[in-house]
Amino acid sequence: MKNIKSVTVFWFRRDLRLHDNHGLYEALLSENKVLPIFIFDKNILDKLAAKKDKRVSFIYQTIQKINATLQKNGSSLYVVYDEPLQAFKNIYDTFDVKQVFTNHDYEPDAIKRDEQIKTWLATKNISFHTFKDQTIFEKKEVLKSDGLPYTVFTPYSKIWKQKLAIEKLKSFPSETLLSRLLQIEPFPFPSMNELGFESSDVEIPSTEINKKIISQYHLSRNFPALHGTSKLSIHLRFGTVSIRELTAIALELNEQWLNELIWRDFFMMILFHFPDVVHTSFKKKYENIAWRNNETEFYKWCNGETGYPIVDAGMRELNETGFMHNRVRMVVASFLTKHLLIDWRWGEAYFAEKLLDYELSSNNGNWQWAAGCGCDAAPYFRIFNPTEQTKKFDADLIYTKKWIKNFTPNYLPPIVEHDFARKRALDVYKKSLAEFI
DNA sequence: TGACTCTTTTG
DNA sequence: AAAAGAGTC
Repeated sequence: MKNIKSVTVFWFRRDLRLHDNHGLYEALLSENKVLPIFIFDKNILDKLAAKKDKRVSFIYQTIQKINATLQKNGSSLYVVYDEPLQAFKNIYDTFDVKQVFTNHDYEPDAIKRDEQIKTWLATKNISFHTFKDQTIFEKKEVLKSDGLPYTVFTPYSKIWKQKLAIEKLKSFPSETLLSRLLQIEPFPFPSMNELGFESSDVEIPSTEINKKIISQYHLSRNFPALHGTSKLSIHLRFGTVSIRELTAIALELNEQWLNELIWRDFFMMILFHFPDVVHTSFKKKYENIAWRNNETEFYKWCNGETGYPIVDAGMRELNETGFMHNRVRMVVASFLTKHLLIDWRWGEAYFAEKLLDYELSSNNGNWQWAAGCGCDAAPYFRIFNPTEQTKKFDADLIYTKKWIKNFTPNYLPPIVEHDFARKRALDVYKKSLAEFI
């Protein structure tokens, strides 16, 4: 039996917050009461390897909190574990859905999914409205004068900043319109078990923005032993913070940190225009690199057993916490692709499995950057020397010793000697690029 | 958002 | 002999 009230559906995806949420704001301004929904997507969840996944737990806890707030406002979050199209068919059978609102997602699979939903909704005369929420500028908003997308960061960022200076930051105070929510008895909330997961303890950094850290960011960001970064990446990933609020703070406090936020827009824009970067190098001639892909060495890298302390410390931090300091991410990525000559896609996949803040466009863009095959990448001959990186950024080994218990300088023999590996990488890259026709 | 190697400068 | 600079990978 259909509920007779006409509703606008708002579909939460990677925007898990009630404040300054563009799509939610627009939904709440629509003529109908708003039914908020969240779909645990079977297609995504069933692919995750581990039954304990801190990201699933984080999402779960976050939407529980959202639901609590919604219930205080007399409403409820409609949560299902299903394939998205099937979920919408069920919602259609239960409610008189007039419109569906949601925020843009730029990943190829998500774009396909949204097209499929939109097409099906259209057959039921239901309109599908989407909004820019997770970026400041998206898609074709920042283009070169010839109408093509930028593929180099610096000129992109320059135009990005000019455009923002003219347009100003917008805000979408969705939190002020919660009275527009559909008033309804609480829906059942699936358990973690029903999703096929066990709940796991997950310690997530606060969404509070530490202004001291942000204002010193350019000075501290490269030292992994310091608390010199915002630790907001997971919140940016799942939309538990607003990019517009962060950008306002960046504009006020720190140009370098603003640039990091622009890198995020940049890589999302790149993924939108060049979706095949998910599987292939941005620079096609790098598809020809003769990777060694030694599995034993790969497992040693994964487990933090390369014998290079800074590399191993980083991988152990990742394995233990689901986080790794960005400076160290660059070091381990360079080590895997250059010293071990292992395909960047292996490293990318490992990060995707382990990082709590895993985000396709940034992870892919930065791995391709490290491997030298991406847009505006480091040239292939820029090979990080782990020992030099340690001297510069962890000179007193505080970070290294934090993650390698009982550390001594010869705790493990190096998996490969640096000079040899460097020369081998230069040789292999040079030959592979020369042989590319 | 590197590092190596060779050369020149400086104390 | 160390530091700084230039060219190269």
